[in-house]
Amino acid sequence: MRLSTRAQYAVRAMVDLSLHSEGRPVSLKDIALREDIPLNYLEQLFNRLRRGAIVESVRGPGGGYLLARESSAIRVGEIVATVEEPLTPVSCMDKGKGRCTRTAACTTHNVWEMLGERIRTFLDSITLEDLVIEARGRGGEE
Amino acid sequence: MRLSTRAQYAVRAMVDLSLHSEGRPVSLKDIALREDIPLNYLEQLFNRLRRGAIVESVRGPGGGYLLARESSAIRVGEIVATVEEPLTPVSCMDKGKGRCTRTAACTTHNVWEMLGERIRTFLDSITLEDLVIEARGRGGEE
DNA sequence: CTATAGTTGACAGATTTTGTAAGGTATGAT
DNA sequence: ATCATACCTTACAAAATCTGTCAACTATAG
Ligand code: FES
Ligand code: FES
Repeated sequence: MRLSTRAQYAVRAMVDLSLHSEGRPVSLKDIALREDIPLNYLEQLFNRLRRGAIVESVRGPGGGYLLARESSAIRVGEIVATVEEPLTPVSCMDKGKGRCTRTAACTTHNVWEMLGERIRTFLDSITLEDLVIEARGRGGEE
Repeated sequence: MRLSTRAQYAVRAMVDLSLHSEGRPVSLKDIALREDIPLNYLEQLFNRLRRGAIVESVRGPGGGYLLARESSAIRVGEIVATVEEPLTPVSCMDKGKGRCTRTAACTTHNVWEMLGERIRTFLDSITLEDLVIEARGRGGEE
């Protein structure tokens, strides 16, 4: 039951982006430096985030990434689901897959289904803005 | 955010055990056959479950495993945690580990911490008995 | 036209998960 | 006693996944 570093990186990077963009694009190089994330790896993640319509890119010098929406409209669950495809606990829910075993009616399927719902609901209840506010409150001055 | 098959197997096997034990030990061979789980693998899992005081073993011919407690006193979260060590979304919570990066105060740690709590709370709210009753209700007759 | 910075795909290294193998130990039945 | 059963344990191999690197490309500001 572990989150991939992809997901951890992505959310941290998004918070960093929100904190440092004042309407201007932020380059991945800066984010990579501040958050200590391999640049090339970050590029892959932001590719997914862009395709997921969570960020927008600006190419060329002075370019970088911008939030595609206000931070209050971006949910953590969205970010995670975008970089870490399945937010379901078991693979039988991935679509196009059969039941887990020969057992006619799987005795545990429901539990995992409900668990998945709980996880998604929780992560969707938190917005990027929430994290930014929390981060500002903590490390803003000092 | 996937559950290991270890966890899936373990819970399914525990339900199977509950369903087929009438006070008598159930052999892993039977469970493995019914649930289509590799026997050797299952043995490893039940070793952990025994050490976790969730089942008891009876050796020798006619032996097998018994629940160590009533099924109503065994929670799904327990089973999962026992076979799949960490029920925490990120490794920095494993104890003895530092923070995730150089960022003085990690901007996302709290989210994952709360997520972990939600997961554990949910899985602990469901008992083996719940699953057994559900399974009986569904496939019992028919 | 050059430096910046995003875009993309291929791929390798590391890690983890999943499963197999092979031997051991306890015990009930003959 | 000895034999078959079934738990117990460790070591290891195969497979899958995750993490990260590389190289080459495209767009654009200055
Ligand atoms: S069929 Fe989905 S968990 Fe078994
Ligand atoms: S320190 Fe725990 S998630 Fe960053």
